[in-house]
Amino acid sequence: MKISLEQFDKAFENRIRLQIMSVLVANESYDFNSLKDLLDVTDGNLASHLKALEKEEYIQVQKSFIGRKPNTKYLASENGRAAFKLHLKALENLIKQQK
Amino acid sequence: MKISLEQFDKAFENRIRLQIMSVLVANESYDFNSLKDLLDVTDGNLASHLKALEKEEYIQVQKSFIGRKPNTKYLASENGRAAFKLHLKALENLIKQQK
DNA sequence: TACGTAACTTTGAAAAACAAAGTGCTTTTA
DNA sequence: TAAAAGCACTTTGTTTTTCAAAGTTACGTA
Repeated sequence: MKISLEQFDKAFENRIRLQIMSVLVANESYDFNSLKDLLDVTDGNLASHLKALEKEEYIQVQKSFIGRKPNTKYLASENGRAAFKLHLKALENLIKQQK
Repeated sequence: MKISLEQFDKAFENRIRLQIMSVLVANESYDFNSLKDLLDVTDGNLASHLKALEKEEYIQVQKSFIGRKPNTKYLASENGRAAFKLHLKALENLIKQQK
């Protein structure tokens, strides 16, 4: 019996990146400060995890102004959604693995 | 909306430990060399991940001889099964998370 | 007696994670 | 209008994690 974890994606191994991705897949967009509150991480730490996901092209960034305040929104890319789906599939397979 | 990742267990964040645990939960016992083949890791690396799970008391060790060869079997403890279950629950919650 | 196997432990290096402080820009407040 | 604060980072430096490789002990076999 071989376990198929080829689909397992290192980009989603970290808890925070996993959470970010699940939020972005479920919410089609989420901004920096809301993510920060939700995940309860420092802004620097959040920024670096976001950057890691950006580098993989799993998320996209949209900068704008809300009123007069700058606002950065993050979105899951098609790419990212597909990769995340595969990753979850891999986890699922792991879970319902039989003898 | 807060995501409940309190159940998320750092001991299972690593891919290899996740695989070990899923094998041990599904198979009630598995030996060192079979794990090594299955997971395709060096013996030192495997040993250290096993040790980490042992330290959490998530797995137990059984040493014996098969014929005249030493054999080390690993088993998921009740503790470990429960913790793993919670962890999977947390992943599941993450997955079917709604707006 | 040298070699092989099993199951580690130790060592050391590389990578990852993180907090904290610093940055540049703008806006709000005293 | 000067100081403080918000936003979204980047940089710095430390700690933690991961890993391969080599060393170790104890047996068994050629």
